[in-house]
Amino acid sequence: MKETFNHKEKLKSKKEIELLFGEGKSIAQYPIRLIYRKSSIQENNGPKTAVSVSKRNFKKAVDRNRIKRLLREGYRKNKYIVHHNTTHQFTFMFLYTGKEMPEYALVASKMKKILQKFNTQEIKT
RNA sequence: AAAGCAGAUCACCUUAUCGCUGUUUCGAUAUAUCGAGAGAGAGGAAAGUCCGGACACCGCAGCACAGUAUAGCGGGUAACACCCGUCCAUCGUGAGAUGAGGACAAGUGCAACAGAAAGAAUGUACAGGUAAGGCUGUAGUGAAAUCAGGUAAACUCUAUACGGUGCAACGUCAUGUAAACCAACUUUUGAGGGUUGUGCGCCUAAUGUUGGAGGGUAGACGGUUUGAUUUUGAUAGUAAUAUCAAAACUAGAUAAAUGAUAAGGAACCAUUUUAAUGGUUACAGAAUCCGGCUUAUGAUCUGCUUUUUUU
Repeated sequence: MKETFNHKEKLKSKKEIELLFGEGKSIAQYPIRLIYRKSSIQENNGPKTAVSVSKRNFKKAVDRNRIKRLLREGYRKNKYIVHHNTTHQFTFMFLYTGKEMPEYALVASKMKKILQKFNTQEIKT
């Protein structure tokens, strides 16, 4: 499959995000935390995804931008792990909970682990 | 060579692979998407939000007061607290830097130490003088002792400018209906209510009927990037800048694009075997748009000053 990450796969609706924070489940794999939820909307486009970095841990906009880009890149490269699961529409939110500027290699490996963890949990239930 | 002063320029580069956001061309179709190609995609400060505008809406912003800001002189500008020129003052050996540079001949306030006395009155020594007396001169204290004294980062006065709120402004469309909103008519009252800091002034309310259409859902689109624009040249001017001509189109996101990986090169630093190895490549990320200011920050270049050495 293609390693794209265009606007269809991005989570943009404010309503959906509020629901996600309200009733979503979470998987932690320091320094990344995934919050996910079964969406009410059915589009068959794979999970809708957003990323976020706390302003408290990173004051500079440059740093936050960089981490968000790394998270997006990590997801883009590894999304094949979860993308085949089309029985439900999911919404994802990746949070960066660390306090240090990460390397891409670390983000990529943790992203892989977290997605595999998600797979095993959701396939069981 | 060292130390310093002023100004200008750049903001690591190239290639490949995989991606992101607009634009545009072609082809498909379910008319909104998909596929392919082309081309574009952060800054000098995008930052702080401190000034000044454009633009939009509001009770059409009128007058008075209050309030705020500015302050040699002349010029520039859409405008400014900005910029240019110039005088003066202060600092520096100097290149230069700084400006809290309007008025104390309107009024009020304030003035350490010293001094009899600091704006209110008088007093010591010596000399002169008178009917008498600090009446006059000198000495003495101090930056200043009656001199149109000093002080306005003291009130104040003078001149000039300023209505308020900010693109989450505001407009259109879709969905859709309860109070509230708008228009017309009706009845009652001239009190009450509303109004940007205050007053004058200005606006009008309540009931019922009919018609229109709001709020909310941060829905979609517009506003939104062609502009006090950029580059080059000419002319005017000491300069800031202005005028004219030619060419160019140069980000437009919205939980927010501008990225990741690899290879090679460049600069700097450290180590040492002088050729490699390792590390580093600042400050920092557009959000309606411009002109400034302030702050953060890596280099490179140019001109100038002082000192020392050599000739």
